Amino acid sequence: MQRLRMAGLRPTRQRAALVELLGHGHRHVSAESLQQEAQKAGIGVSLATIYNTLHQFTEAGLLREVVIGTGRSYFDTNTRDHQHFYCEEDGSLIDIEGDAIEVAGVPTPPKGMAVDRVDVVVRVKRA
Amino acid sequence: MQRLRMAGLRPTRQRAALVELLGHGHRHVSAESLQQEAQKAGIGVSLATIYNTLHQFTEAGLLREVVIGTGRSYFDTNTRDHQHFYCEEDGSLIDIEGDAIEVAGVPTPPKGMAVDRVDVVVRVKRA
DNA sequence: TTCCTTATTAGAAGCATTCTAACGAATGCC
DNA sequence: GGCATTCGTTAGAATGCTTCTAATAAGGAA
Repeated sequence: MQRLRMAGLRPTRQRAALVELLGHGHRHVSAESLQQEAQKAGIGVSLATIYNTLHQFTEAGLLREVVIGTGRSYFDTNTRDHQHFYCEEDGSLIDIEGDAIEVAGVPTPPKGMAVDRVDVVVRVKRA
Repeated sequence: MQRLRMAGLRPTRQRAALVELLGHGHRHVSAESLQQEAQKAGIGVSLATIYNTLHQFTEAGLLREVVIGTGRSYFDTNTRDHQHFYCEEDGSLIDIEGDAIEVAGVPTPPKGMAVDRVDVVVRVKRA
């Protein structure tokens, strides 16, 4: 796996399996859900490794952490600039493409600070 | 405390103390920080009560929960429409007034869903 | 007061995440 | 390839925030 090498990560069996699972289409995974997928795919990966890997991939720019609720955290395989719909009732996340939403009027940050990223979460409810 | 009665909450000593602590200016508190404040103000309030009260106040519209990081949660005494600067490095939160930021281009929500709230978090870093 | 209902509490339990220290696997050098 | 070194993986323990439990206390009505 070139992606792993390029990220400075040794291509181990576990990491290769996770790259494979994450590689197809845009996904939102939690540590738990990813572990179950790996299990089903026939490669047991411990939770500790799932967490390690999720964070390493995030640092390497292969994933993006999505902070949504207080409970578990989600990782998004779509690393391009984009936003989310979030339904609190069932915990589901839906991508909003990056060029759809426009945020205007962000004030200048406090002295010595620079804007890193602007996250928009559109919370929706069953109508 | 009229605010408590109007919210359908019995005005107990603990709740009155917390209303008092939260009542002056716009604040961002965590369960832990609020408990320490109550302690200093001379009224011991257990953590369980702090959590109960924080949630009751939120339901009653006296507070707003701010979802920012994976760890602890924060409650904002400013319940008007507004957004936040967030500095991951020191965990600080700064209000952005509601009329400052304009979000345009939110797509129509999935079928059967309605937009509840649009949260904007401007993540800042030391420049 | 007396009774009834709702709040508060300490401590235990829960849950996602991180840590630890032992074991295993990839890499580099010969 | 063999071997040493380094880095990765693991189970299980530990952590930290939050919620639950079930017992005690306090507000409210009559």
